[in-house]
Parts: sequence; C-alpha cells; structure tokens
Amino acid sequence: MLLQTVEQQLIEQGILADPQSPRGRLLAHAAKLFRNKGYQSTTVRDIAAAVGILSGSIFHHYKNKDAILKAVMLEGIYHSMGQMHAALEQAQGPKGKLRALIACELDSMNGSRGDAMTVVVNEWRFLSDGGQADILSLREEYEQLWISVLEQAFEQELLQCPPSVMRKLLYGAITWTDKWFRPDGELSEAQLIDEILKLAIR
Amino acid sequence: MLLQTVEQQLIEQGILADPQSPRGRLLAHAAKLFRNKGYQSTTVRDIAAAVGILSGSIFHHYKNKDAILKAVMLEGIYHSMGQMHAALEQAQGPKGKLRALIACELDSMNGSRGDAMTVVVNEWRFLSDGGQADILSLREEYEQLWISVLEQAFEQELLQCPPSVMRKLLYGAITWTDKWFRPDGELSEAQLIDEILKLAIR
Amino acid sequence: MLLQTVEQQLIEQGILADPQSPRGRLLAHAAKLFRNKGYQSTTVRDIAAAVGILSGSIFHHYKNKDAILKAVMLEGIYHSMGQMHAALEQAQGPKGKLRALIACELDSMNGSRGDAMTVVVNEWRFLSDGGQADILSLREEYEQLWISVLEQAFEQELLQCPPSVMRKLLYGAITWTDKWFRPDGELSEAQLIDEILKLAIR
Amino acid sequence: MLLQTVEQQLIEQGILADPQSPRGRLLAHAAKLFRNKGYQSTTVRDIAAAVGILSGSIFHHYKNKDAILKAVMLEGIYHSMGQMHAALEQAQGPKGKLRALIACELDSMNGSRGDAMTVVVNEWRFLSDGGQADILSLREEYEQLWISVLEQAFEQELLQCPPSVMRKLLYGAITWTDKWFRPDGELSEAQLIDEILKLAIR
DNA sequence: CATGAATGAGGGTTCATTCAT
DNA sequence: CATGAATGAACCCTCATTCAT
Repeated sequence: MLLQTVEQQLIEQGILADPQSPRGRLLAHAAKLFRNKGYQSTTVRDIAAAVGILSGSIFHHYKNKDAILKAVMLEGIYHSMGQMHAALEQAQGPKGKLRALIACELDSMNGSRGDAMTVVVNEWRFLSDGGQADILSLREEYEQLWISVLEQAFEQELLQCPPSVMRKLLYGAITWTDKWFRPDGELSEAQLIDEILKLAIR
Repeated sequence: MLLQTVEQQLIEQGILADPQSPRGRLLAHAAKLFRNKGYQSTTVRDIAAAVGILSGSIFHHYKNKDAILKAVMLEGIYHSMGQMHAALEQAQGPKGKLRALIACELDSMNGSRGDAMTVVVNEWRFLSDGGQADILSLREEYEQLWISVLEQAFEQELLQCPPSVMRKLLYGAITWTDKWFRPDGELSEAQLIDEILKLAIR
Repeated sequence: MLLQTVEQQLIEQGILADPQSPRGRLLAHAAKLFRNKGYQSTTVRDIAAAVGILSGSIFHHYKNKDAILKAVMLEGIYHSMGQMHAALEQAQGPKGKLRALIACELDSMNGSRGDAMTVVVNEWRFLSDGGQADILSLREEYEQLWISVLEQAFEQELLQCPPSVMRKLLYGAITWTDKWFRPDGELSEAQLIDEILKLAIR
Repeated sequence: MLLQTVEQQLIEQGILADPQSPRGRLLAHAAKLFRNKGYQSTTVRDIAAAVGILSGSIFHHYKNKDAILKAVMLEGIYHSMGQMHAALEQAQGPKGKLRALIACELDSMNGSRGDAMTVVVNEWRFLSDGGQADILSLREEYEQLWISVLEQAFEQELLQCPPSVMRKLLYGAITWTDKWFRPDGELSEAQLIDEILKLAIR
C-alpha cells in the first residue's frame, strides 16, 4: 500500500511508466529484448517492431536509446525495492529478513518481471556515464537494505563472513541464477532460496 | 611439466598462440580490450591500434573478429585448466582440492592472465553459434573437474548442498569477483579464498 | 493498353517501380551505371551520388546491392516482354512475327530503355544464385515467345536452321549490337532489323 | 611453321610465355579462372593458389593484375590468329575461307585453348586503358583478316549483307556460343559451323 | 503523436600491392 | 625467385537519430 503509493508517485512524476501506457508497453518489450539479445544487439527497430510502431516513433517517447535502457533499469530497481520493503516488513528476525531478501532478489531475476532486473545486472556497463550517475544513488539505497540486514545477522554471529564480502558473494551467486535456474525444473524456487541461505548462515 | 607439455602441444597444433608471436600479442591485447570495453564495443581497429598494426592486417592472423574472440576464450580455458590440473595434483583431500579449485578459478579471473577468462564468462553470448559449439566440449571438461571434486566432498558430507547446485552458486560468486575484487585491497586473495570455501563447506 | 495494364499491375504489386518514385529513379540510375561501368565496378556510393542521396539511404529502398541488380533486371525483362506481346499481336504471319521480335529485342538493347536489358545480358553472372533462381522462370517465359514463333517459321520451311540453334545465334548477334550499333549512325535501326531478318530467313 | 616462328619470336621477345615456364603455367590458370569467375571476382590469391605459389610471388612474374589480364588476352589473340593464318592458307575460294574463319573463331572460343579467347571477349572492359591501347592494333589486324575475306565474298555476291555489318553479327553469334555450346552435345562442332555459314551465305 | 525517407559516421572485411627476410 | 606479414584504401552495409509531412 505504502509501496504502491511510492510507485504511483513515481509514475505521476514521470519516473516510472504506467504499464498500460504506450511508454510502459515499450519498456516491457525493450526489457525483454535487452535481456534476450543484449542491449547492443537490440536495435531501435527491433523495439519498435515489437511494440508495433515504426522506428522513428520511438523518439517521441524516449530521447534516445540510452534513455530507454535507463528507464528499463529504473523500473527494475524500483520494482525490486518495492518487493523488498514489503517483504522485510513481514519478516521476523535477521535470518527471516535475510531469507526475504534472497527470495526477493531471486524473484526479481527469475520471476515474471525478471527482464528489467537482469538488464540492470547484465547491461550496466552499456548505460552512459550520465545514466549510471543518475541511477547510482538508487542502487546504493538498494544495497543499503542488504547491508543493514546482513549487519544485524553478523552482530548475532549468524554470518559466515563479513557483511560487505558476503553481500558481493551472494550478489554474484544470485544474479547468476538468471543463466541456469528454471523455476519449473527439478529444483524449486523455495529450495533454491534455502540452499542459498545455508551458504550465508553458519 | 606435463602441463607445459599440453600447452606447448596446443601451440604447436596452432590451437593456442605463442605469447611472443604476433598472434599471441594480438590475442593479449584483444583480451584486455574485450574485458574492458566488451566485445561489441571493441572495434577491429581498436585491437589493431593496440597491437600497433593497421586494421587490415588483423585478418592475416584471424579470419574474422569472431575467430579472435574464440581464440581468446580458448586461451583462457586452456590456461585455467592447466592451472587446475597442476593444483589438484598437489592438493590433499576433498577440502584441499576444493580450495585449490576455488583458488585457481579466482586467479584465472583476477590474476595476471585474467583478461581471457573474464571474456569467457562475460562475452560468451557474443561468440557465434559455431564458435560456441567448438568450445563447448572443452568447457564441459572444465566443469567436470569441479563436479568430480564436489562429489567427493559431498560423499563425505562436507558440502552444504548438492554438487550441481553448489557448482553454479560458486561459479556465480567467483566470476562476479571480477567486478569488485582488487588483489591489492584490504581483503587479500588468500582471505577471499577462505571465505568462499567457508560458504561451500559446512 | 493491355500492356500498360500489365506494367501497372506489376508496379502496384511492388514488382516494378514507378519511374517517378524514388525507387524508380534509383533503378534508372543504377541501370545506366551498371551498363556503363559494370555491376562490380559500380559502387553503392556511385548510385547514391547519381540519384542525389547518401549511400546509407540506398538501403531504405533495396535490401542490398544484389537486390538492386535483380530489380533492374526485372524491369528490363518485364518491359521487353511487354513490348514483344504488343508487337506480336499486330504482326502478320511467321515472318512478320519474327521481324517483330527482332525489332523488339534490338530496341530493348539499344532503345531509350536499353540500360536495363543490357544489364540482364551482360551482368547476369553477377546476380546471386537466389536472384537468378527468382528470375529464371521469367526468362524462360521470354524465351518461349521466341521459340514458338521460330517453330512456326520452321514448319513453313522459312528458317535457315532449327529453332533452338537459330534462337541462340540470333540472341548472340542481337545482344552484341549493344557494343557497336548506334541508332544515329549510317545504318538505321530499320535496316539493321532487315539485315538480321535476312540471316534467319532463307 | 611461319606461324610457329612468329609465336616463338614473341616468346623470345617476352611477349608470349612459354607454356612450360612458370609464367606460362600462371597464364593458363589465370585464363581459366578469369573465364569461370570473371576478372574482377578472381583474386590474385586465387591465381597463386591455383599455380601453387603464394600471392606475393605473383608479382615477380607480372607487374600487377592488369598485366596478367593483358598477357592472357595477348596469348588468346596470337593463338587464334595463328590458327586463322594457317587455315586460310589451306582454304579454297571465298566460301571456303569464310568457313575456315568461322571454324577457327568457334574453336578459339570453345576449343582446348578457349579460356584465353573468351577472356578477350568477355573481360575486355576490365583491361586498363593503357592495356587496351597496347592490344588494339593487334585486334584490328585480327579483324582485318575477317574483313578481307568477307569483302571477297561480298564482291561475288555471296553475302547476305555488307561485310562490316556481317562481321559484327557473326562476331556476336559466334562469341555467344561460349555460353551455350558444348562440343560433346547433340550438335557437333562441324554442324554448328555449317549452320553459321548458312546464315552468312545467301 | 506517427510516419518513413534521409542522414552520416562507423563497422567488419577484402584485396592488390609492397618489401624485408 | 619465394615468402607472408603488413599496408591502406575502398567496399557493402548498419543503425541511432532527425525531420518534413
């Protein structure tokens, strides 16, 4: 609820796009293409064709291709943070909160809206310097959620290694699932969450 | 020594390039550029300029840009496997062997010859289908080294989770170090190896 | 009139280009350049410069250089067949019909739209295999017009030699006029037609 | 004999190459490649590979690619003229001489040494201006052989049309046989000669 | 807002030719 | 004479972006 307010505020501020709007549809298609083909291999024409418009029309919605990438990434991060905030509120204790974060990040990579977040991870270096600078504070805010939970666990001597290192190791392990994990495979999402949690917790 | 024999055989077979030769120098520069700028953002002219030749001359050494990428990857994998074989011979017990593998893979990403192996991980999807097919059996051989060691550890109930899952989680965690770990920072390479080992071993 | 209908249908079907349209102008310039310099010696920039656009713009109209060659050839063949059909309708008897065909083919090589047809003859081998396959049935249809008229003449014992041989000899003799015949020279087009007709008819 | 003297003189003068010599072998391979693939589509490397040397070595034999083309053409013309001179000496009367010329030209296009002469006809425009100028007088001498025979036939009212026109029509018909005539097909070479002769003679 | 022709810089690649060995 | 790495200009084609309609 608070969450939705935040998201809606962002939509009203023009930061995020309404999923029903032309811009929102464009972003969804762009995210999927960026994920599957990579940012550089996706042409503006590809996106336009997926949306059902012509290439020139793209630029009525976004200033340039870089702006599309940035918007996709913002969508991904905002959405993921929204889930994390909500999940943390319901979680109990450091271990429960860590489990919540792992579950959220795993879902943000592999779930129904995983396109945007995988793009954040895998196409980051293709975002222009200016775009990276604009998003960086948001990513730090995102990381801070993790760090604070990890520190709580560390203080209670639950963690295998220091929070800053643990975060990076977990980040690598979790984002890489994008390349191999299939939710409908032998290993269920819940099992995967537990396995990752076991790595982190002693 | 057996190892060096393997590498030399490959050089003689024309699979790997002599680091002193024009081809070897070309490969080293290409690997560094591919790592830093990405494969697609690196132009053939960039590589030629780095080597100190003109763009047309590139194609005397490699048929096309894709062949350069493939050669870089082969260098990376062969070199890494060489290190792993040697380290495994000297390691004692499942835990010692696992530590050896982690150390090797970490070094292959961050060590003095890390360019090639990071390219294998990060630019894989830009290798042509044919190129991927050619390398795939080698990658599987590489993975088999890991799996057999992990299975030994699993049988002795040392492992936190099943070998196939553990391998993928470790792979993500280790390869991601490329993005944040600096050997000359606060955390030493030896410490990082131990932290990762602790994740895997119960 | 029936003729014009055919041509217009083809234009509407997108097979032939409207001479006034950008594509039509492009084709006319390309045909002239291909005739004068040869297909391989004509660069895409040459064509663009002749049309008055930049090289990149060429590819908004045709997928690649090969497609331009194919389109030029289609124009040539369709135009020539149109003239032949119309002329045959008005011609009387085998000899009259043969004269009509000779006149048409001569005009298609040397007349105001001769660029396209000379390209068909002289640049055929530079058309891609796929392009040749696409056009082949049309060329066979074209040849069939000749063969049927020659067979009529042969049955009436007017012909110097069997139709299939006669056709090839005439084809060589007529298409070669492109290299030496000038309509404004001493020898008029009408005289040339008669001379060729005399070769064929006993 | 006189003929061979001429050819040998030319070889000694360095104008023609000894067929056994490296230059001669190079020319034979070049001629075949030029015929089959066209001059522009044949690379210097193609020729070198066919001969069994490396591309750089080509230029020890000929100054540049254009010089190879010129040499191939000279071979073709000299060889053809040699045949014509010999055949004319043995032929009786205008009709016999005309038949001899047709037979020679047909053989020069389709016979065992047809590569060189088809190159003269089909690749002429790719020879540099300087090269064309150098060969032109020889080609005129060649044509003069035809014209003088045709004029004799014309004076005896044997010819269907004036010599200059007849020559060009025959030239087109004969050279085109390269594209369709196969000596081992239904139509024998002797029959084809007769059919062509019938066209010319009333 | 949508269109789609045009832009123009830049990409990978080819190839005749040179030249030190 | 042969080699083969190097040259460098030119080629076809791509693509993000602009803009008149």
